[in-house]
Amino acid sequence: MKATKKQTDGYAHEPPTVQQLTTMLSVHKVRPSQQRLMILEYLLTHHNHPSVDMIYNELLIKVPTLSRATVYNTLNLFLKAGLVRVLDIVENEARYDILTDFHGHFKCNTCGEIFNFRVIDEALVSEELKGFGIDDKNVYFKGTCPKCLKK
Amino acid sequence: MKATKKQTDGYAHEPPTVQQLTTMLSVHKVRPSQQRLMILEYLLTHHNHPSVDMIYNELLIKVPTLSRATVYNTLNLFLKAGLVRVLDIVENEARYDILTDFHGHFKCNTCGEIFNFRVIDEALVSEELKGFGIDDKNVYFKGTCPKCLKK
DNA sequence: TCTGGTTTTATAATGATTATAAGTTATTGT
DNA sequence: ACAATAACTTATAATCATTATAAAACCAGA
Repeated sequence: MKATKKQTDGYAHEPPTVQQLTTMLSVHKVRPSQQRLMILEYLLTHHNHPSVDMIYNELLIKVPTLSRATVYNTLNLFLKAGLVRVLDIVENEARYDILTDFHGHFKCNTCGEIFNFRVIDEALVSEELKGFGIDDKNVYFKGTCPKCLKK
Repeated sequence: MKATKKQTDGYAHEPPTVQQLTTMLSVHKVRPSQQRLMILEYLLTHHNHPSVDMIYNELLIKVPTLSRATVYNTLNLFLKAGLVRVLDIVENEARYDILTDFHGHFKCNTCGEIFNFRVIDEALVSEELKGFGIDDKNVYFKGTCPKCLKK
């Protein structure tokens, strides 16, 4: 494990510069705009696996003219561009995650928090899937997190 | 005359007797009714990971008074009773599966079909989940099935 | 500054699911 | 057996996340 760089989930990270955000979008062939930069920054500094409304409500404070449709549009754009991944772990609500290494997600049914955990994905793929073109892998667990178990 | 119906998994299933269906419900503390028996029979004889509407439309042919709400109610009841599992693998549409051994699901993005595959679930659980109460595990893959790859 | 294209916004539409209330059917107690 | 009561089903309305649409705002180049 890396001792030098702290990369724990749920913590805020140093805000990236506009320069860095713009470059990140360009790499993925997405033109920059105020809203897109804001939403990308949100995703990079929050690791809450946010819903559209979590993003919308927070950014609304700073930009009261923001439209919920813009958040939907932008996330769909990021999705197509390969910037984010969408989680179907919460009933009737899409959750988003900046695309990083493959990992599983655990959702606590009590507090609703979503945790990451490592998965050895080689162990997943069985012989039966020979001949299948795999584009996307998802591992979702549900239950109760340690904090909620203590109550 | 019993015509063998074609299933997507290639297997035909003998229709269970009313006796067997009733017993199966009783074991799970679900009172039997015409509609519940019908829906349970559908789930046992089809292995298509059906949606509410797939079940509703097929049963409607035999029982034209059937309500879509009944199918929703019954599946939610089966879910609470532990008779079925719900899959969140298709966007904006719940799919149901008679509860059997743990296995993964592969959804073909081209034809929409859902395939089962074996997963060694011991390999899934990492050290990080010590202390978590796991109630439910899901493994969803998406991509293209061999048949659709050939086109 | 005009012009054409892109992005954002506000609002309406969609569609799966749930809630509600009324109508049926089954069960219980006498 | 028969009313009383509970359980189940049905039809319809409501909900709510998401998408579609069209108008307004923004931006880059001539």
